[in-house]
Amino acid sequence: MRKDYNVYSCFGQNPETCFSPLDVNFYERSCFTVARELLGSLLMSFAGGEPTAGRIVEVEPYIGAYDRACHAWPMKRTPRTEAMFGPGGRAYIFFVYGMHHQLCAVTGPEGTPDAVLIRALEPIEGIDVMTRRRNQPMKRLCDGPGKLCSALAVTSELYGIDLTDPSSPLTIMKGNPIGDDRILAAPRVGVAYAGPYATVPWRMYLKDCPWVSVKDRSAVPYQSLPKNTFGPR
DNA sequence: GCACAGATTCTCT
DNA sequence: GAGAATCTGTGCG
Repeated sequence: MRKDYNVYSCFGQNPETCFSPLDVNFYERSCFTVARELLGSLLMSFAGGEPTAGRIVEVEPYIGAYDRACHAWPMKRTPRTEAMFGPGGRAYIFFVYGMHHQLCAVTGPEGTPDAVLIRALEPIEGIDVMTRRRNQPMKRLCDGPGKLCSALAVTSELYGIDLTDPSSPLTIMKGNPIGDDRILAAPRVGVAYAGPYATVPWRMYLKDCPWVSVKDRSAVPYQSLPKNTFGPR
């Protein structure tokens, strides 16, 4: 069934590469590294009984130890944040504003509550299904964290599932690498309360990409950022 | 294209 | 009880 995916034509060349899930070793690294490398990879969903998939084009890292924008700051372990303390590669799914779900990939080793919020996808597979679920034009199917969860039928029922398991209803597959010169960095969305972490340019998205949620005029080239941009302040 | 307001329920204090 | 890692429809230019 997965052999029918449009990702063959999208990702091209090597079907084995297309369907190789990112493993625990990928996720159990720095949250910033994982966020950067998730750009271009493929989020595949079988939730809701119908296959849908999209290429990740926008991400935001959240660091539990010191980042006040993170739900698990400061190392706050509650039933809601429990999944973030688990091993890398698990899904941290939460509910906001009374109506929207959002999806994060847990990073770092077990006990490290870091995660990457997946904010936007380029729709690749199951576009008719997504359109039916969203009742919106294609450009607006996945251009926001709540929207993509709606399009891919991601709900809190999938809380904590293993994204590295190809038999899981939600999996992230390797994609074609994205060069640093194709990435922009900007402040994260909706974290004005986060003190010094409200304005750090930790949101990463693809340049000239029509599928991202918010294009920020203050965005800078990823490769222009000083090395200490990603780390404790 | 942009700005604004309202929706609605979970989580934590 | 307050606030929230958002989305959509509407109105305006």
